Amino acid sequence: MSRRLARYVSGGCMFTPVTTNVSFPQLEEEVLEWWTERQIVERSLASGEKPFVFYEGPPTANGRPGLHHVISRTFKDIILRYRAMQGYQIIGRREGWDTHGLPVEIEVERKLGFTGKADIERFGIAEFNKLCRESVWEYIQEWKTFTQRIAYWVDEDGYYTYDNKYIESLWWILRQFWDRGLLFRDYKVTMHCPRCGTTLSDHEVSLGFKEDVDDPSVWVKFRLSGASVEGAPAEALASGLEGAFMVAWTTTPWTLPANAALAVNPEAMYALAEVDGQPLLVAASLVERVLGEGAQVQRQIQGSDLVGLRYEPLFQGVPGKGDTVDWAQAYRVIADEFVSLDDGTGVVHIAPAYGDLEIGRKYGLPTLFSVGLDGKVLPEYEELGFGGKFFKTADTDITRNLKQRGLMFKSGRVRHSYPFCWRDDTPLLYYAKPSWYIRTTAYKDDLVDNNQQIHWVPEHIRDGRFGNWLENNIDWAISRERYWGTPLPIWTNADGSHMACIGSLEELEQKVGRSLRDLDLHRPYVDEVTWEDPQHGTMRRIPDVADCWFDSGAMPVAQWHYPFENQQLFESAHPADYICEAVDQTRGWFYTLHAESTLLFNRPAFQNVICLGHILDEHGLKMSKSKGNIIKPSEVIEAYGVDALRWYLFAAAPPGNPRRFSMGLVSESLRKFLLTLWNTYSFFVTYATLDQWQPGEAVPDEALQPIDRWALAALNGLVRDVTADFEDYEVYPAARRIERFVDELSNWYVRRNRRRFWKSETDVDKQAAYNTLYTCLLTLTKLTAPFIPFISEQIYRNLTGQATSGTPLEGVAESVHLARWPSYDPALTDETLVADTEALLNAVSLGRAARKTANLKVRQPLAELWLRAATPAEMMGVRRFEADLRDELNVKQVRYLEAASTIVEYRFKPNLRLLGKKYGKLVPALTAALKDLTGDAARAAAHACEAGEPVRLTINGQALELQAEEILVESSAPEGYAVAESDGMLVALNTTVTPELRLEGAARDLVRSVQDARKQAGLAIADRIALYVTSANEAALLQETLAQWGDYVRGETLATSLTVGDAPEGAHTEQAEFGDGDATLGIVKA
RNA sequence: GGGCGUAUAGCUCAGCUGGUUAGAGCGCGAUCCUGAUAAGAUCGAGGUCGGUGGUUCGAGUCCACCUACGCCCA
Repeated sequence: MSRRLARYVSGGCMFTPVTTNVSFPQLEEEVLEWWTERQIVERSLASGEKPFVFYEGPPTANGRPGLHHVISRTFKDIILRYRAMQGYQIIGRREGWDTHGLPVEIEVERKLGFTGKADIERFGIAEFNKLCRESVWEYIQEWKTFTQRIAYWVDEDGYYTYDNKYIESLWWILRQFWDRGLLFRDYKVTMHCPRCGTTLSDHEVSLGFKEDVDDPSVWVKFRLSGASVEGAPAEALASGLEGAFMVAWTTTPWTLPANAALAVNPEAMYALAEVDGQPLLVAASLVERVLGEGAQVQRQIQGSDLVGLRYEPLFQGVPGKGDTVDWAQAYRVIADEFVSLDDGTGVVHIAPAYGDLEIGRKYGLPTLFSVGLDGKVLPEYEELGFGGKFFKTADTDITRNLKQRGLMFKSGRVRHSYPFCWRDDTPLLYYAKPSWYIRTTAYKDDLVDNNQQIHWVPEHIRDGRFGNWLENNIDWAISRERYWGTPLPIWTNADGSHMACIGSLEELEQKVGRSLRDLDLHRPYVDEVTWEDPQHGTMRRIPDVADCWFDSGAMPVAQWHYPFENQQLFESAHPADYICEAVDQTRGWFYTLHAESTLLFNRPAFQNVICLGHILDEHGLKMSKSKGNIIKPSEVIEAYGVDALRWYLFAAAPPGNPRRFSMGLVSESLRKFLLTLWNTYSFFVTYATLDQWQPGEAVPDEALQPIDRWALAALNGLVRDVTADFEDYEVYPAARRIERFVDELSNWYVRRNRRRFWKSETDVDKQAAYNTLYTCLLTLTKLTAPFIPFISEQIYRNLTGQATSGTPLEGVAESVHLARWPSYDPALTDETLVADTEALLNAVSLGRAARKTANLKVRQPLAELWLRAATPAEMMGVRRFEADLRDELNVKQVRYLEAASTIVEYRFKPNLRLLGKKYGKLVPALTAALKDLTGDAARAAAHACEAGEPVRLTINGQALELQAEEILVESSAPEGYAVAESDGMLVALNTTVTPELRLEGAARDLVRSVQDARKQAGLAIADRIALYVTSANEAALLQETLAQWGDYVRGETLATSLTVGDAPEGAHTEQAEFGDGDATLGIVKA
């Protein structure tokens, strides 16, 4: 509030003065305080009748909140606020924390300087897990502050995945799966570091890739035995191929003892070729490359015909511990599309244990081993001389062994990239480890069907990324050989022949015969719980913990400790009405929620989901610590405030797209939208304060001017459309609509109606304007409340009289967030009025453009304007608001171009949207024929179109009858007029400035200069002045102007006297342009 | 390597089922308007609508292939 205006603000008014110099960050802090003071958040959380279910996707509480958390939390928040305002009781509006998992462990390991699992074991699992549990709390205060500051309204009484109760629910789920045979054990390929003795995560693996690693490159011969699998395609060929060798290429000779099969490409041709009298089999296209030029091709066989051939193993593979191997399945030829002919030999050595597990599983191959988890060759190979050796070292021994036995075709070295452990530089191995799986593939059809019931925003995720993922569903490996996680509730006896899955704490108590109420269900405590089974001996828990994605996917169940507690609550809170996370969760949380819900209840876990794109820096690069391009939320918030950030996130782009982010973009959204809204509000409060205006006094309908009714109709349409957008979870279009409306409210309604607000008498017309603007602003606060909760609250509080009195008006909610969402009133819509105003705005815009081309400023009045509208309806619209048009464009008269007019030429175009399909190939000829219409023919055609009569044309000798609406009529500009044209509307200005018009223009120029001088002199709006004017070079013009327009000048500038002559000493003086010269103005406060 | 998405003005983004002159905001330049406004209006410069081909009377829009980027998976 400026000092000048402050004088006019007296006590007793219901509105608190508003500064246009607002600091939004500071305003937000104040609103936050008020929310706390009045317990608005608690009251909002507790409000509502009908249930609306939300699931909070738990962030890992293992780092600081970043911008991407602002996005997901604001998009969660906006929908929940909208629903709350609609009277819903939001279920599940609570914090949630994903507390388990490798990231937490790694963080703790790093702090302790550990390099592997051995360190953890030495340190003690109990102490280690204690630190993991504590690390979760390290950032939690920061998260709480952050959550509050960005106005993400959730109950702080959240769920933690490490809670015993949470874990017990997980056990219940696993037990359900166990009972239905959905929990099973199988191998899983992992990246294993033999030194750390642990599996590395993908992220860790990618840290340790090395280029240019020197490795063996060997071509190995497998001798065909002459036998084949019974009934296989190769049965007839087999005996004829006895003694021939299949040649396979590998860079990992250490895996050869674990070989289980050879794979060929079914489509490819294979050649039996002789080299030095030995028959060798490779892909026909690779004969020369692999076998050299001397190879003699004997015969060709298609890959698919080789299937089933048996060969003699190079070494005998070792079965996994406890496995029974069907040897009949080993050492045979299989065919699969994956076999490439680009390199190698077209024959691929398959070792399921060391990377080819999927292929092994697909063809029922045994998983055979040659190297243990310690990276050493198994003792079974002791006699061959390489047992106990490190696997990389064994490469040479194995190569030598094969050479000696004549089973090596050739050998060499190769440089390629290979993964190493990022911690200790040990070469990694792919290793098939026994793991626990959930058999999701058994429910693939249900997973797919249930997905069809989900409303995805953006839509393409459903059948695209997520749908494809479900179509290609694989069983879910859920066990992890780690420490800080949900222990799998599976107990087994010593030899693994007997197992039990425990589904509750009570069940475990029964097994062990004592209370376990005080037991921490984590390792190592739960591992100490054992019992004696009379038949099978001591039952001990398997050491694995669950994939932490299993934890979060179970949150619909486990957050309520279902089924042990809250049965009713759970029933009403599943599935969720709404969830929202970023797109990377399609295979993460979206999937685990969906899978667990489908397997347990055969229904989707959520019905609506907004799937957010990622945030990038201003150059389109991912924000990352290493690039140093991270923008911290606090930076943005301190500079522009949360609402500016939120508005940017909602209004800048559809949420599914990845978005570039920069401080400048937030600042733009603040200037463009928030300040426009704020200034409109500020304008209202300024004048309402001066007038001591109060809401509540109704005005009769007749008192409303068309522009008032337009504003109310547009507002009502806005309510309708924004509501519809929210119902579709389409936040972005809703934000754009609001922006457009606020812009029109400020730059049309307020600008056109300023005089109604500042005129001195208080009449029903003024009241109508106040009522209209007040209604618009107050309704806007409700529409914007979910988007920009702070500013909406601030405006709402002042408009409802609380900022001054501390209490709201009667029957009005204390907080906008406790208010009801506005409802759409069909009675208020007036599409014609909205369209007519649209036509007027177009005409105004064209008029300004025309003035610009003629270089005639708006202050210079002009005599006439010609207008042609695109349609009769548009013409009616402009006619309706002709007075506004004259006023805006400062013209004396508006005239309308009719078809009969002879001052313009007409041009015609086909209305392609209507004609295109009808006439097809005739279109080019038709276009040409219409273009050729000139003179009288053109005038006749224009007449016909205007009268709605058909126009006849002959095209290529064919007589056609075109309907009036199928032709677009355009006209040239009248001679000597300044013209602007767009979308079929034309505005032409008569640019002749008569002496009379020039005087009037000069008067208006003078008024404007005086107003400016008043402002410069620091006068208040209502101050009276004595005005002195002189002009050396336009003295005559000044005389004439004042003679004719003196009263007008005095009235507009509040001048009690107007003197041609120098101002007295001490007057405020200004130089101003006047006519073609200048004038000196002098002002003395009267 | 596979899947999904994105590519339109210097920047951020619109462009519905193919159809008349491809738009908005910001930024830049110019002019104008203004006693609510850090604002607004108008004009201008700035576009081979990522590329190539195809379907069509007509393609930013549909199809195929390619390129770049992002995400996910291998």
